[in-house]
Amino acid sequence: MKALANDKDMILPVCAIFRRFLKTQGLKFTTERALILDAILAKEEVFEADELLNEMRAAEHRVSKATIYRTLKHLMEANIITEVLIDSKQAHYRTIFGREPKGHLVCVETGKIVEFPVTELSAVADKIAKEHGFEPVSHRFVIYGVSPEAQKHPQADRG
Amino acid sequence: MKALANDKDMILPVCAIFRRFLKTQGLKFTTERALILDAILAKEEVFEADELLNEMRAAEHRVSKATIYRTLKHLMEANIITEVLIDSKQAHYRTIFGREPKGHLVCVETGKIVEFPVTELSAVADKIAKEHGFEPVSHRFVIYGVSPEAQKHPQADRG
DNA sequence: CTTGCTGCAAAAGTTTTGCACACGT
DNA sequence: ACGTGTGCAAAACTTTTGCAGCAAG
Repeated sequence: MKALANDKDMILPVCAIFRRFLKTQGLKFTTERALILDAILAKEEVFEADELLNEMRAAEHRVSKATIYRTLKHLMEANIITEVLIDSKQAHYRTIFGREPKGHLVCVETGKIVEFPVTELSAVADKIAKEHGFEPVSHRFVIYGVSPEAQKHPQADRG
Repeated sequence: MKALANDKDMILPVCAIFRRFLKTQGLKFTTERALILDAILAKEEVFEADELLNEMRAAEHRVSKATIYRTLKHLMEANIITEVLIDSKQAHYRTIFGREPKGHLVCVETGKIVEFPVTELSAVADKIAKEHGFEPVSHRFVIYGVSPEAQKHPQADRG
């Protein structure tokens, strides 16, 4: 089997998509926006704005917090990323362009997040929306539980 | 059919549950906590801390912001309410004691929130958790879409 | 009485915004 | 050149916390 399609190949098409989106909005494709997009595409999992900022600083790609937040907004409008609501403290994001929709299984002890496919659930979600007269747009499924690791290493720290 | 069981009947048992919970934790059942619990039980739908504060002030039940947040925490620990993640700006809560679990259908245009039963989805969620070795605890289903009202009255305000 | 609780205001945390200068088109 | 974007720091916003007086058990 040919294994030519790796993650790197994804970067060009998404850049083009974002660039086109920006153009339609009369916006510019700047160095900073390209750097942020690259950083995001390198992430396999859910990420936070803060995390992105730190990683980019570590990589000597100095981009301000403000620019990160502003770019995340544009990327959401371009349907390249989406918000994932894990907790009420801070927004989490996830790339959706070129990736399958996923649900998230969150360990209530360790905070570990595991993705799972939502094919069957998506169909149910669309059905439910339509039953209520809603035109379905998107959905989020988050399941909370105790991960195998946490079950093995009980903390016993319950007050 | 006898229609004696209205929402008011729910208040006493929940108070008792909360009181008992507080006692087990060495905490006190104060006037403020009782007022907050009453205000919450009067709500049929999802609510926010801020909303609760305003409503209680309007009803001349002066309770501080701090006390509301502190009490919401206790009510969550007592499994009387739960957090519902609708957006990343602010926490939403919902009473779970004595009520069926629900999913939430959110209109992306108007913000309107409609609840729907999650019986079938809950079973799927538990199955998924177990498939990943997780002990299921809870789950949240949020579906975003365009409500019938918003479809009838298009805003046409897309940039 | 002892211990925890309340309200206030300040702190903490994330996200947004105003402004002067810099860059993409 | 024009108009938009950037970084900075301050603002805005929700939620948390420290403290002095107060109330529940």
